[in-house]
Amino acid sequence: MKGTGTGDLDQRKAYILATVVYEYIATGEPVGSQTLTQKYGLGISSATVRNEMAELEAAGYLVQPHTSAGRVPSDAGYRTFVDDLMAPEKLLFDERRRIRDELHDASRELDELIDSTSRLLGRLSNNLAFVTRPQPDSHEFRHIQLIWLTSRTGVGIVVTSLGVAAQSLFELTTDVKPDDMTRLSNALNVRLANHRLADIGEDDIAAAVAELQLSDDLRNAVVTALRSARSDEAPMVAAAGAQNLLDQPEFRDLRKLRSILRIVEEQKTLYDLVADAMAAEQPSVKIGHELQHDELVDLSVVTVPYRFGPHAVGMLSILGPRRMPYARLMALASGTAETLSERLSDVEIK
Amino acid sequence: MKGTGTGDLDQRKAYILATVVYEYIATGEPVGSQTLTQKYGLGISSATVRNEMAELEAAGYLVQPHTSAGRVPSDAGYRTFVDDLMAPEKLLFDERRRIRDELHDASRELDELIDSTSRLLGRLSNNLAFVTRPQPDSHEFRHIQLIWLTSRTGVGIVVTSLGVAAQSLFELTTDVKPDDMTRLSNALNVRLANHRLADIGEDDIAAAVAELQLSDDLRNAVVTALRSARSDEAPMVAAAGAQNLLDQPEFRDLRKLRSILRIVEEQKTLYDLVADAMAAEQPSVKIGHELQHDELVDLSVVTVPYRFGPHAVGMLSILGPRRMPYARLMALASGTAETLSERLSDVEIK
DNA sequence: GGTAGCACTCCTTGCGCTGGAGTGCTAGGA
DNA sequence: TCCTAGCACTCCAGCGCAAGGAGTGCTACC
Repeated sequence: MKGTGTGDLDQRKAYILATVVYEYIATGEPVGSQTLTQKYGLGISSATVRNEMAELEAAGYLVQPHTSAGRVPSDAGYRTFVDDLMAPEKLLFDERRRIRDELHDASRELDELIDSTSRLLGRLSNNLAFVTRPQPDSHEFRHIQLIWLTSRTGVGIVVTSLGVAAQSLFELTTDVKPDDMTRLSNALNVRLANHRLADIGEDDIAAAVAELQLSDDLRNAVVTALRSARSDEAPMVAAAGAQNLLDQPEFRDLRKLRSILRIVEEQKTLYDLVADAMAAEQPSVKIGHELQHDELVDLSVVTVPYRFGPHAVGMLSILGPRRMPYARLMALASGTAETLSERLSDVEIK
Repeated sequence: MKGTGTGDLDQRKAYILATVVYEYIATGEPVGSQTLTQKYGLGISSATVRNEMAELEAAGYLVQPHTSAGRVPSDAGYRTFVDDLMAPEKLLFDERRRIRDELHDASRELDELIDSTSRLLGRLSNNLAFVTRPQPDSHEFRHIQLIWLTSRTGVGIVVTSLGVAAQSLFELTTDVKPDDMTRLSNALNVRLANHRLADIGEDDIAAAVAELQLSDDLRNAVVTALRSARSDEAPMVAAAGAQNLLDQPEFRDLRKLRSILRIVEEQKTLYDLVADAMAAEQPSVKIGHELQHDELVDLSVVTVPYRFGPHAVGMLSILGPRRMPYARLMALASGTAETLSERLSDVEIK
């Protein structure tokens, strides 16, 4: 995409488009030719601007809500603005430090840390922020422990590189001694050391169980524990700041808000919005229709990956009105993602 | 409270009040004297009803939005209605079965089960539902396991009567052998068996550590594990269905909605709304000002406890417009609470 | 004590008007 | 050829006003 947008725009048109988007983002009012010449020193008359704007509209970058109104950017207009026209922003030193401080005060427990991050970003961005949780699939195996409760029940605990991923209660049909569980746990710990969770096969487990001559029951317990560690049932996404959206004029229509609240509760849809950015491990901006969701046509999402070691393990996103300060929000998301990534190293179990 | 409300109301006034509340809940429009005589066979003229309504207003049960409008119940009117006038409802057999089915399909893991319950109740009630999580303080100790990761790090797992309450990573300043952790775990398991978490003192732990001649480091690890088990950092409340509130005409004013969304995100405030009902272990209805929250004056909350064994361990609540179908929502909440209580026995670790 | 009748109040809705912001077009100038 | 000044036109937002209607309180009567 990058760079393709301005091909058919001369410098003046590009500047006018950028100014219209900028002004519209700032005020929320359709931008007229006079505003443009008066507020920004263009050195040309409003009539000229009008001609240019008419052409920009014909080319699909601007839209007129009604005949006697100013112009408003179209999806394409925003897209060009984001890709080619806007100046990237940087966070102030103070802001950067505040993010750092807040996240360093947050819990070292992964889930809590993600929750805090989403709340922080919601507050800073004044929009709806959401953060996908690292999928345990990509974590490394560290330790498994079968805990004996009674001769026929126990709990399986799996510790991964990012903390305790799951616990699962199991019931057996034959009696088992505490020692059996310990021996099996030890054997598995050796055998599975440093595997990625996704790479652990059932045959690894079966082999360990067979070697120690233990029951299939126990094997199933281990398989279940590992499976539940991989497909953690916890919500996939932490979201915060929905109430910020209420300030935006685009929500005078309550139905829009309703669908958004529903989407936030239905974690899946929220996750899907950023799934491809996640796959690409790249920052991404999606504007209006690009979200492929009828209910979200006048919203946009800014997404930035955060890393654990060399890999992107999750995304940090801001959902807000299409008329959002893109550069600012990208800076915020990036800064927060960076700090979160650092923090994850602290969380890591080595 | 019960029974005090109708002292100063003769039967006819009581019936008129009940009808006004009923009709207002159904339609959302202020109720006039004609509506009352026409829709409900009162056997008296509208003029008489007007006189009665004027007296009910003077007595504080009704309110007139403006001179030429019908009447609307005041907080006191709703209170009397709820305490003395309304007919309790029961769930249909089918509804009861549906609740049972849905909760039986839900996860056996405590947090998940509470989440599912709040979503179910939100959906059924068409309002905002929230469910407080059992506070681990009241759970019984079942098992502790210190898991050796390296000679100076480990994870402490505490299993309680309602599942795995917490895990906490610890770091030691002196080297420890896996066997030390096992021996300490075993000693603690014997010593703490069946204690309530709240009853476990640091001296119990110190004694076990001393007996085995282990380091203070390890003692601290255990203390931390138990403390984090008790004050679980997980959100206190699961909430669902906020979007349902948007349908209510009382939310044409967006500021109200804003504060509610904020309150839902700030779990604490939500919890405080039902804290006293929780302490009393009794169902409760709070109407308007009774919520002691300026932003919630035209809302009400219906709350019902759910049990684990003999004790109420949490509350199941519905937050909606003051103009809510109280009897219906109480029936829904009670039915759901009952089923949830049953399910908790399944979750229990014996 | 209950009721019919009536004047009165006040909200809601719809309508037309006006002011203003912004446009597109045309004609003239650099 | 490109830019600009001028102008007629469009359309929305806001306002005031009138009509309609629901509901009341009061009075007089049964």
